Amino acid sequence: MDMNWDDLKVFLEVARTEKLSVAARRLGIDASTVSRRLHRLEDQLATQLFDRSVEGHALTKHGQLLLETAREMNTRAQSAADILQGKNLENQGKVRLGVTEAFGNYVIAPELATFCQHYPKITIDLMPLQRFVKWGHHEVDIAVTIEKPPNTSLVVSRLCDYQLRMYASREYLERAEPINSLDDIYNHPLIGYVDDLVFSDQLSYLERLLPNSRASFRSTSVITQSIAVCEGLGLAVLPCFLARRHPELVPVLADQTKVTRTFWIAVHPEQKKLARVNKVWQHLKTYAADNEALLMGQDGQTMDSTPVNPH
Amino acid sequence: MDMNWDDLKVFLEVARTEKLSVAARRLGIDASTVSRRLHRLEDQLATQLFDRSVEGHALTKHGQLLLETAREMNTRAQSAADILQGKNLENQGKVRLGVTEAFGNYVIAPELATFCQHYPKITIDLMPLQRFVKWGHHEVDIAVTIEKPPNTSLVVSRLCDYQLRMYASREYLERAEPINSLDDIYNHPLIGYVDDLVFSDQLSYLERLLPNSRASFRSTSVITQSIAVCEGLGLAVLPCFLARRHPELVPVLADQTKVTRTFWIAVHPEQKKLARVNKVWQHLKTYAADNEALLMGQDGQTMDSTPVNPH
DNA sequence: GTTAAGCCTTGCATATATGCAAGGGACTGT
DNA sequence: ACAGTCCCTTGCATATATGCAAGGCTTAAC
Repeated sequence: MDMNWDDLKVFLEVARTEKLSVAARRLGIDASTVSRRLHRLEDQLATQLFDRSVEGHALTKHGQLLLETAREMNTRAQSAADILQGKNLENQGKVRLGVTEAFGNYVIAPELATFCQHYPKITIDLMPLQRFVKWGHHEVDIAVTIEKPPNTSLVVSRLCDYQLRMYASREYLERAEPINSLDDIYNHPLIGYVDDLVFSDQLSYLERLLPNSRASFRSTSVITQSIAVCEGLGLAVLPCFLARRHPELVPVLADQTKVTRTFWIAVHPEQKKLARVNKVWQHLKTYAADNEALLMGQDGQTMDSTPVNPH
Repeated sequence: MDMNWDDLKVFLEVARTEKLSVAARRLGIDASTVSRRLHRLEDQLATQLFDRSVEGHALTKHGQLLLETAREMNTRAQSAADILQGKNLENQGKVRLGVTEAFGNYVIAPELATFCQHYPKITIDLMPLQRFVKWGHHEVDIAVTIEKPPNTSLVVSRLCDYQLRMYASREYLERAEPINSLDDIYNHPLIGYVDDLVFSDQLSYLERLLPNSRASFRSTSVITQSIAVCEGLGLAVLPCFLARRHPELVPVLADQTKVTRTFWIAVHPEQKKLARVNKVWQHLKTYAADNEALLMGQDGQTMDSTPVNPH
């Protein structure tokens, strides 16, 4: 039977100490276990490695030969472990972060500037995605999505909730017919997503707020939609954290057009083992926890990267 | 937690094949086991060794570094195992054989001349002992004793039975009073062991054959006793295989003075692992089995070293 | 679009390793 | 000669590793 390499650690320690019980203490395992593993090693090698006597365990010629081997293996293993530990703990390398367009540009991007100052050796590739993540091809390490990934092989966690409301520009509202109820909105031009190209049901808030309504200006990009609203082309449902960056945008029927959605965060389990990936994951989780008010569109929130409720 | 070196074998094979299931087949273990040990190794090293994808297991930078280490450890381990196996199988070295005086000189010694011709690299130290074996100090590798060793940590086996009878020289019987019964023997001088120096009760056959008898010529050496009998100094109980070498010795009241004893053979378990020690052990067992008639003192047996019943 | 194949992971039962405690052997001190 | 100590081995209960089988994911073939 083949030699168990891990038993060589035991052999090495007994050779060093010449006493099985002392070796056991140094290895932190039971003396009976050391005895068994040593005998098993001798069985596997079909030879005797120690002369056992009341004086202790003295190496045989075979044992001395194996000691050379075990010492070199130990040196190699120790060196590799030290290097790997050092490399892993250096917090360097690339992390590819897939995000939604709005969240990525208006929330994550400003915040990651701060992160990268703390971790200059970590490079973050921010990838706004307007479709489902292709996990099988490792196109991202971490993804922030609006739909909970169904893939149970991923590590998935709820990141935070966020709110959306219907907005219009101040200029538009001054020249258009007044809006006093949801029905009044039917008389105004709407801006929204392209029905056939919507990649998630979670984006279908216009349809749910105003059944049978129809957007006259349509785009796959929420940023494009927000620019159109700013230009006075009509009304659109926008994330509050995005709208706050444009003082010319005002909420329309704020209490009646409020929608809540959830951001999810997902990672491949083996990617999460990497220190740098884990660091980004932790940072995003912490940021979301500290900025819940901002994401929920509560009044008085600043849009800078300073956490409102610092830990 | 410390890296398990034996898991490096698994790592090595997966690195080679780039497919976990193929590595499992080559290693002869279950794919689920390979999966677990690989993940455990990555946990222990707190890093990721493979990029897993549908294409297979590609090494990471960390994995490539560890691969170097694993390869060198494998080379070392393989080389050591080969050398140890070769050394062990060469059947060379010394075997220290402790025996009783008579058995060693008159049975074993002639036979070992044959043995050494077959195994020229094995040196046998024949040590006639007139006392208990000091197993703790490794003074012998194998011992042939008349008393079963009680030490259960030894490998003990019955070697063979042998017979003893009372002998006198032909010359003595011609000039002495005739001996027609056991009671008549009380009128003759007896030769035996030194009571205070007898190291085994198994040697007290004189006392048992002739209660209250007293040896007038006493020695610790059975060879000395046999020489005294040959010189006509009296009668003694001698092993038949020894007495047959002296044609001038004749058994006295052969049927009434017959005594049977047993030879035991013992070895340290770890010594028995050695090829050369095992070889001597096997040879002695085979010899005893083939020469039972000789040892049991049956008529017509030759005293040379040729086995009577060859295999 | 559906089905089959290949690959890896995981639940559960079984096999093996380990720790604990007891026992035996050898040596030392009284 | 006897008792105590140290060391190693071994029986047994417990913890852990492994194999088997099932399930999930991805890709290819039809």
